[in-house]
Amino acid sequence: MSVVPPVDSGVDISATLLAWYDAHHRTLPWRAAPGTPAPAPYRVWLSEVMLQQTTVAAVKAAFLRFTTRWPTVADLAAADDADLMAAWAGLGYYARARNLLACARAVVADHGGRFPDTEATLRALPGVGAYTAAAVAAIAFGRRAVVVDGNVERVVTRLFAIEQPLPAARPAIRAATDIITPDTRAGDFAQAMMDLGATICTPRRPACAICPLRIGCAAVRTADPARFPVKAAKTARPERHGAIWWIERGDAVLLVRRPARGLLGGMRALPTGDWTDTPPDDPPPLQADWTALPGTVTHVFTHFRLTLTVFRTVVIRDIAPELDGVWWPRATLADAGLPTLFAKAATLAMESPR
DNA sequence: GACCCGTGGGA
DNA sequence: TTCCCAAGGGT
Repeated sequence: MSVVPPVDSGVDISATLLAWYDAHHRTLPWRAAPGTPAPAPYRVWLSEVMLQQTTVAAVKAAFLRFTTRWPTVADLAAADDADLMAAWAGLGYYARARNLLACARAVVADHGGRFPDTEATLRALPGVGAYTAAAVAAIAFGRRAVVVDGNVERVVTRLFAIEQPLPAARPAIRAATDIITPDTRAGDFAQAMMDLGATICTPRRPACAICPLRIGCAAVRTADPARFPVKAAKTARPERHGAIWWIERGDAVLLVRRPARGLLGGMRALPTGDWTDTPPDDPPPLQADWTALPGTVTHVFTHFRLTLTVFRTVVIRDIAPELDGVWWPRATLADAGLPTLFAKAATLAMESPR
């Protein structure tokens, strides 16, 4: 694939951007200042996985929490599965947490506890895709790698005024990024592109007037730079309904573990039935005097919207073993590591009058 | 390529 | 309220 820079301005894009980065880079817990030694590969990798589809603001606290509790990849590899999943609760995309653990254990078992230092070898690790492999190779190991994330897609489609819609435009975007990626400081260049995308070349109302790359940018010469990247039309989000079962016994509530794969896989949860396109009529998990609580719990996932009714009951008998659950003290439910959906349901259950 | 997979914040 | 968006990866 060949891509021709659209504006022959005589400006060296990477040199201009790196100079801007040296003066205006963001300070972040996982990042080293330009000109200082690179952070440990473990910290670069951990931050990159956390940042997948997740905001910088949300990752900051999680990164500090994880690195305090598990300072090295060996510490993380030795972590208890349930502890790690609970620590990840609230961050979403829980397959990342499962792969995080699998990756740490692979680094210890297959690489002597040291991260491999090439893009191809990194790419073979669980949870490490094209983006993360390139980012770690460039940022942690100083390799030249073509790093393309959502920020880079936006900056590059504007810089080159790429009209082709996503996702079909990805090969062209990658080729264009390759052209402007420098042979040295590729890690700083990648982070500079992300900082530019996060602070100036933003999705809406980009600050073109103060952009260091405006001289070489094709989109800024058009009526509406913000229309890049062009995206394919998306479909409507379907609606689903279901029931949640709140089962009390003494000072405790019954929690179960969700199946390892799939939605909210491997996480602690409240018992729930099927989620279907119409309100279900599921039988409760046990015969009891159930109360349907007033109100509902709504939660929006990537690809559907869920509305749940919470049913509450109190039992005397220990039914936890037969339901494959545990009795968790209600007073410490915040420590159970429940995904947000179940935390919402728990709040409704505990605040509903009896 | 299409689809699945969370969450919180901002416009 | 609704929609969009955020340092993607796996299947």
